[in-house]
Amino acid sequence: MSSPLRPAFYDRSVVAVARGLVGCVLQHGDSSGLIVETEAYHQTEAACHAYVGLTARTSTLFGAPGTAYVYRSYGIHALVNAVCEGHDVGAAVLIRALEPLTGLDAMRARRRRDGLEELCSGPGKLTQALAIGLELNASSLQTGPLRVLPRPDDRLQPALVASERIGISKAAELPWRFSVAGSRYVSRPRPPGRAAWAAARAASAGRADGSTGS
DNA sequence: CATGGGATTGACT
DNA sequence: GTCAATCCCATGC
Repeated sequence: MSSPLRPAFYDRSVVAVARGLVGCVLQHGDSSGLIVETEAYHQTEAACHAYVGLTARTSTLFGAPGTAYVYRSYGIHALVNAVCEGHDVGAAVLIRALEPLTGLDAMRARRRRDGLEELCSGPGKLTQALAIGLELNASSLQTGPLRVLPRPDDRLQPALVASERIGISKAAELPWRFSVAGSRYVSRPRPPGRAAWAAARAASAGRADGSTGS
């Protein structure tokens, strides 16, 4: 058993945290999954809720690093983020997809679906699968009940693909979506696969676009 | 106080 | 591919 990531992990550039969280584990009760897709949001770009400044809705985003920011999307879904960077900086990593690890039957019951790839392959799906509701907004990701654990020892560091964020209209060009290359558990639309990623990387060798793994 | 726009999903054509 | 469901809240009159 490893202990949850501490606030210092989140007290870094939100893009660095978004990359670092891929491969870690999100756990709530008996259910957990490996994070395979994230997106970074920062107050300096218009797609971030914190762009409008400090309001009742965004107050969590300006709170302590390592806090959960949970909000309702499209009136229906709860989406979960990890608050990053220092106090007074509005930034967070949206957790978009998980590879289911434990508590599979409970996830299947909550999702009313059986297929492993249908349980957590989207930001609204994974909150339903793990029973993450708005009541967890502003809770600590270190002390729980919702926790983020380090990458399991038996897991290799995943190769990452960087692509554009999903479902936004502003600042859509930033390549701040990070996913495990070739994973079957990422959300739609799928980012470029590992082969396409390697080809694109070779074609633009030398260009700094934050798309490499490591 | 009224309005409109979402960091989505699933059902249907 | 298209579209409705459904709620919070920021914005504007």
